[in-house]
Amino acid sequence: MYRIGELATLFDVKTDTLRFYEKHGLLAPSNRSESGYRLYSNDDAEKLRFIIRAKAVGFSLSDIAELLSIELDKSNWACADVKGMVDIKLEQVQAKIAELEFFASSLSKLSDACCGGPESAEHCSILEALESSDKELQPKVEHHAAKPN
Amino acid sequence: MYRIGELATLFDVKTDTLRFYEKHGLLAPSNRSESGYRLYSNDDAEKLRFIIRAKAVGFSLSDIAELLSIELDKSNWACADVKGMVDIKLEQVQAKIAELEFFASSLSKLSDACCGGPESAEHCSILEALESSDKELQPKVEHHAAKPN
DNA sequence: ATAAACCTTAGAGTTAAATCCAAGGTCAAG
DNA sequence: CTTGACCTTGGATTTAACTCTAAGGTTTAT
Ligand SMILES: [Zn+2]
Ligand SMILES: [Zn+2]
Ligand SMILES: [Zn+2]
Ligand SMILES: [Zn+2]
Repeated sequence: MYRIGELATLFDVKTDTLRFYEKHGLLAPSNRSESGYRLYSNDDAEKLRFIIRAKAVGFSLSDIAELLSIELDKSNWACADVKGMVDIKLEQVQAKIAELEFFASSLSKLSDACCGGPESAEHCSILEALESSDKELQPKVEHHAAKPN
Repeated sequence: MYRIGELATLFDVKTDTLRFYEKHGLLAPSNRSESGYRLYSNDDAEKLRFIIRAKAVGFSLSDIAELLSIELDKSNWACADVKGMVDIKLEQVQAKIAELEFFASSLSKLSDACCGGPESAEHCSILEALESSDKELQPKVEHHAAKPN
């Protein structure tokens, strides 16, 4: 059983954050001490690990609450329901990955087209590409040659 | 030259958003009409396209401002500076992709382990995995068999 | 020449996710 | 038996990125 401060340092969050998660139905301590101190179990800690990981990856707290809340009334859900929910989240994550990959490739094209040298950026192909109306963000060939390959 | 409302409908944003971007140094109209109406050029529109795309992918507005601001005093930057900036953003995007891929694979493992059937989720392997302290989110083998392959 | 649909500014309100503050209770150490 | 580190609650503040409101000026169409 961890007190709030212990759990907080363990996961490098503020105690305020843990109280905030509790208030919003994400993570309630499974016990309280005589005097009212929050006491978190190992399972609570693992739940927190999940929350933090999910958050790190772009899930909103209400997404996470949804995911975790199924747990609470298991018997009112079928495997199909649970799996469906996970699959929806999975699709969202994959969509976000696709977006990011598109953008990474745009950035990468930009980067590749720039010589990266000490010359003035006056005619830098990156800046020209950003200014241009090229829908593909495809940078033009530049006045001072880009690093070949 | 587009008036604010035209540009807004063109890109499916609110006029408020465009004024907000202006106030925060992201996108100022290149002209004003006699009567003070904002007038956006095609270049302005392309800048907006970039902003929207960057935003869609998780860049903060200040990230974007940073990226765009180099454009303004080009001559004080070298290609190396510009390229460095793009590369930093690229690394951030790639880091985010990696995080998302880790999470997608966790979700995908969860999904695969669940039979997805109409049985009560009482012993659903997904829920068991979420409850468990398994660091890998690797779901246990479950009481009613998971859909094989 | 007046209504409808635009535009202007300044400033207030919203949402998510904390983060901080105040006033006070608890607990181990000296 | 007091000091200091911890905990409690409730409520206020913060930040990002809008979104809305109010009070009014402009344009276009009838
Ligand atoms: Zn160059
Ligand atoms: Zn360059
Ligand atoms: Zn099942
Ligand atoms: Zn299941």
